[in-house]
Amino acid sequence: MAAAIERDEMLTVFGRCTVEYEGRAASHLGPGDRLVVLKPDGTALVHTDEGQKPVNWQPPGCSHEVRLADGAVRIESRRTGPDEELTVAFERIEQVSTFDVTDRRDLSLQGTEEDLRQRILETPDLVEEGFTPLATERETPAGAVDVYGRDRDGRTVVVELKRKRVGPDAVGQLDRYVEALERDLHANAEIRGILISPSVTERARNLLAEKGLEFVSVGPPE
Amino acid sequence: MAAAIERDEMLTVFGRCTVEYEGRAASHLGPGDRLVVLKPDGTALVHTDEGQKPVNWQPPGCSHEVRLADGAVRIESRRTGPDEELTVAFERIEQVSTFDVTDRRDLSLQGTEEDLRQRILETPDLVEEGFTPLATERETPAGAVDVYGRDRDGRTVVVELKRKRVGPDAVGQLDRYVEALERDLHANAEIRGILISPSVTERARNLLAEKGLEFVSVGPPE
DNA sequence: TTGTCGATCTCGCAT
DNA sequence: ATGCGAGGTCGACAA
Repeated sequence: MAAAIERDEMLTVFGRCTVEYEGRAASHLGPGDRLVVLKPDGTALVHTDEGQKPVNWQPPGCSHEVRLADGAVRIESRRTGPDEELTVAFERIEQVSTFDVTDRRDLSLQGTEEDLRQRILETPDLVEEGFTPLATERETPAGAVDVYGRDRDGRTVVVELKRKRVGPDAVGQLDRYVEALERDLHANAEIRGILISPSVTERARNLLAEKGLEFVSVGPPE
Repeated sequence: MAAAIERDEMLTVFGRCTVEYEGRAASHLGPGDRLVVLKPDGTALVHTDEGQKPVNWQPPGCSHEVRLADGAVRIESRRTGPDEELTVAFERIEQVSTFDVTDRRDLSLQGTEEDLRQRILETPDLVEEGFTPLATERETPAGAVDVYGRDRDGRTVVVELKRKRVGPDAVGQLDRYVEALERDLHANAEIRGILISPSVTERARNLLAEKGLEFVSVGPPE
């Protein structure tokens, strides 16, 4: 096992173990059968038989160590900044495998917020007739605005994009940008804020109304 | 492999494969060496040599199918509501392992927001001298308030808790609760909003000032 | 390093 | 099923 880590191989260990973690938080996990994966980039994963997320883990950049104490295997994975330590103590090991892996990680993904932005820029009328995009990621004191532009009457428009149905948080985000711009441009001219997503929840709709913001239903292409 | 899935065992497959996904979004991943994990609860994970998150996945509740097409193994994992499908097509398999797993998933975790709440309830003076908690998770039209109480002068106080340093989003959250309560109680009496976390970012601090909200630095115990 | 925000977020809980 | 918020969120990108 230690040799496999040394060789920068991927290592999987299955067996009965306990897990301790201390770092940004702290946790204890009693004995059980789990799959442990150590990656050459310093990632550690502890998976139970349920759930998509590991029950315990360590992020990339950690250094893994395998020790033998009282005839039992312990895996210790550490990092600094923030200081964190994960310890997996096996009482029984069913299987160990190692793989020599190199992967060109060329995932192509569609249906993202970026795709929605492209769609809006190609067809600005989806926002409303006469809308003219002027910039994306335009900086404000409150953060970057997804799409910044003008309506047919020359009024400034702030557009916030979300790829899926949104709740109150997205409205808060849009509101921050609008308020920051009103402050920044100290323009008395009203700035319009438009939320674009497939749909909104009831609370989000109410919040939009309270804040005087607008909603247009558009989703990512396809 | 199919038999292992039938028996509700955990299955790991390592080999060279391509991956297609279509559902909430859609993705394509070219050939490469990956570790595929199929869990008895219907979770599928595709891990490369890097990163803590799987490059592709399927959530719990999916049904896995293993097919042989042109002498090549294909794993298909489907679910409905939303409809999603993940396909892993192997061109070479290095190793297959199965495990019979049952795990009582009894993780104990410290350092959470809940721990911070307990700390505040035990020592309300950490908020400020004379603060009296009246309720947790108090409902408002904008959602549940973490801690709801009164200050020494009898003014209503809304407390929002965060276990770590926070940004603008947490301020927006607190502001929504305060505004909802002011509306709900249609009280002319001002309602105080206090954000409690170890620290805040600059923008968050500015937002707090703009909204007339307050900040107190407290973190989870230890 | 820190800040900010998207994510096929996941997960748990309540309605 | 949907809504809402926490998370050791992770990951990417910018300052």
